[in-house]
Amino acid sequence: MKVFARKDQIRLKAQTLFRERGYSATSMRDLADSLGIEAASLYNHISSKEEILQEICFSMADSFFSAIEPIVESGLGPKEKLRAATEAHLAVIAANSDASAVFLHEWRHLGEPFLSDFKLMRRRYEQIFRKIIEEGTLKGIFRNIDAAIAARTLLSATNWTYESHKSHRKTSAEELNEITTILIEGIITR
Amino acid sequence: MKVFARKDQIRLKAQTLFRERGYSATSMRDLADSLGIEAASLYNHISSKEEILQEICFSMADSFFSAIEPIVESGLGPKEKLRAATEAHLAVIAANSDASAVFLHEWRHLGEPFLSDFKLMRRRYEQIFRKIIEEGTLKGIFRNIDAAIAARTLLSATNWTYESHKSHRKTSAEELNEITTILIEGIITR
DNA sequence: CCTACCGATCGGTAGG
DNA sequence: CCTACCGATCGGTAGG
Repeated sequence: MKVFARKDQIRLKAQTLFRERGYSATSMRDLADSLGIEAASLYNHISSKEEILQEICFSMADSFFSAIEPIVESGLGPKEKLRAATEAHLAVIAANSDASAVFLHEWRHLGEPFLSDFKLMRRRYEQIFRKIIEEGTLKGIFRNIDAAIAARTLLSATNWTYESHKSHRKTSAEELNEITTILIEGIITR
Repeated sequence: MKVFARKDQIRLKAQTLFRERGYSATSMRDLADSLGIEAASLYNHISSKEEILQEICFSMADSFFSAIEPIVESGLGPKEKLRAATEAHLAVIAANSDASAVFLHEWRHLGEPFLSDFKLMRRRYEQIFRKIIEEGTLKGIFRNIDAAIAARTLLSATNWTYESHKSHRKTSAEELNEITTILIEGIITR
């Protein structure tokens, strides 16, 4: 297990730097410096700069899918299912704020065929939310809205939350709950 | 007026390239190529790469403020005011999709003192939405939510819409209306 | 994990 | 607006 320790350190530092400065503006020398080694030494653990980005993006994709899978397969009704899926999505972001920021903003620097794979994965993920919303709309529980637009709006609304997790402040459970409520029940009182 | 024509062309192309590849991954040679000139020739019209970014970011900030100012000063109630402000925000994005993408994602590449100015401006803008929500909460029209969180959620939820405006498809007025409704009234039917 | 180094490319300038 | 060019830095390799 110790074999991967250094590679994990590299990835953790890379997540932080890619998130702070962006993938393109982070040099391998920046990364090496932050680890206290020479840039050339990084290549004993990784094969390229892009490989790090690939691992961050696709392992986050895995985390997001794993989090909502049991909810999709549950017998919950549309409203409860949408709430649970949104909470699961927010929890993944909260647990991996740096990696989430990279996942959300730096994927476009992936080369092919990874870029196409990534876009496909992302669409499948959005589709899961869309399907839940469609079901709720069909049953008359949700408004008669375009499910694709509602899904993108909902996911986009969650995607600022990694900012609160920088280090100082943690978005609390109540705050995450509030976001979910706003999206599902709206801002106006009932 | 013709004097500024070339500089405007540079900025327009830069908006598109910065949006597609990111600021750091766009070189001055990329920009020059897309205009059919040499990289050195750009410097007859601009003084640095960052100057272009500054102009995009701050002129978009102006557009956003100008759009919601009359709404803030109107005598509308909290619900109508929040709806109008959200619609105005969405309209600015729809009218400037490339520049909006740059405004939203590339501002962190600004150097000081522009970076600090930008962050301050952005906070003031968010505060306007927060104030409207606070007013609605106080009057019991809105849920008893944290206004700062609601404001960020609302704005974040609108910030994917520039993607639809790439060139092929336009987010229709009804779609923008739907997004606003989801946020203010929620997904669930009343 | 380091020293030494590679070709390519970067933002930008001089001078016309 | 171009040619010619600058020093700095880029991702990455060879060889130990």
